[in-house]
Amino acid sequence: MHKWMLNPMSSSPKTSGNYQTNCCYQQSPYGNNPTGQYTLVPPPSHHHHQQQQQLVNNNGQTLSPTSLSMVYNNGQPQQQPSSSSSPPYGTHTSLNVLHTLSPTRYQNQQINDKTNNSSTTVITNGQVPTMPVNNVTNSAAALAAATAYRRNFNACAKPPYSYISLITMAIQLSANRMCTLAEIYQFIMDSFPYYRQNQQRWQNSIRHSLSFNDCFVKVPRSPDRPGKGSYWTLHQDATNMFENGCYLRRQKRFKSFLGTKREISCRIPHDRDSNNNNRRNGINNTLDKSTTSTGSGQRSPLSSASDKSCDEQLILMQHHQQHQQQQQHQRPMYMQHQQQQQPALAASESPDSRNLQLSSSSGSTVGVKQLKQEQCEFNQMSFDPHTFTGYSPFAINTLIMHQGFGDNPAALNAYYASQLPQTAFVPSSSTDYYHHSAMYATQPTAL
DNA sequence: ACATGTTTAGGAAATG
DNA sequence: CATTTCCTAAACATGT
Repeated sequence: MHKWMLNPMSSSPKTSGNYQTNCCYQQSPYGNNPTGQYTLVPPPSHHHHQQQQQLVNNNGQTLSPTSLSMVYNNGQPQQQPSSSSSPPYGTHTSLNVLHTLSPTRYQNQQINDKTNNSSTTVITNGQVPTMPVNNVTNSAAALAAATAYRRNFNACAKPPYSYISLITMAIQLSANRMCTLAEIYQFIMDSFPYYRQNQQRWQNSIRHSLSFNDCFVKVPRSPDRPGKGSYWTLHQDATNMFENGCYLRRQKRFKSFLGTKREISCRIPHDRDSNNNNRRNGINNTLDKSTTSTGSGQRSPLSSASDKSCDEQLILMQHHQQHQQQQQHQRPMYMQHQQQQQPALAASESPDSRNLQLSSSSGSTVGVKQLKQEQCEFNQMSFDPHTFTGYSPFAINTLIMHQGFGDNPAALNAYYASQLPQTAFVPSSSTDYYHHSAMYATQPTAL
């Protein structure tokens, strides 16, 4: 099996910046777009599900349907995936549902035969079927998946993504930013034909990757959602590992600020009290294994962990986030835009504290709903997550759908963290995330 | 039993 | 070149 080679003439998927004409590593059947500055433009929120996101260049020109605009279907009606190839992702109300179409035609005819692909002649006239994508909100991961989708119609080459990238995509494109192991397997196989072979081999690697890397955090199932295995999500600080657009190799290995993988995972299902106890007593904050050694897994024992106080951690995180804020230009354009509109609050004037002031001054004659509305206006929130009936990752409706959150504040926290663009604001609780998100994060969609 | 998760080990490949 | 990151194998533990 030949290994995938990066084409030096083509760049990795990016969400903005100077785009090479072929981001696909293969010739686009539609020809090349002109080089230039491209920006992903989000559609108006009112018709989120109807309008297509488009790629425009710096002259305001909309691009022809090459690989990039393919991500957003380019105005084509959405194709219904065959039920057999539909990944178990999300629900009808969820975003980021990625479907790939079967069958896939491989360059290697032997593989075509082997995979029992009865109709392998779908590719005709250089056309690539449109990839159906519902309401993409994570452009970087979606771009990568879409790019791979197109490429994989013609090739069974090993995708230029590390296992960490693949897992990250699976998580980021899932409805609740959490996946079971089986769902990760399924996503990868649905998206990349290469991984429909030798499953035992790469699946072992996936499990190893999940266990070994700090960026993946296990979220135990709540009692009301029994099933096999835990959920896996991204560490709250690990949402931008591939913002530089390189999915083959991270610039820097992610290392948890908050403690070892085991400690974080152990903390997640616990209730607030045990969390607070940990905070009061100082959490073990050892930096991970493999800071010095090579890939062979020599780990420092837990007993050698060094302690850091909660304040020290906070300062570390603030520095960390300030640093990332300085690098804001690397973020997707639509996130930058929203932040410019409503700059983040300083931590000292968190939404919670202002809510508190308002609540205390409002008296008991005001109804809850009206109080919430006043709070929203006071806080300049774009919508009230408590009463909003449309779709938002932060709307209470959405959260109710995910029953595991109800009795698992840490899981909720992880979910918020994964949804929320980075800001200077340092949330300290899921409530902080909640309000902050409603002000600054994803535009809600009206029903 | 089988799926899921953890850990050790060695080596390949990218990076600077 | 040394170092870091990634890949693969495999033994072993745990969970359903």
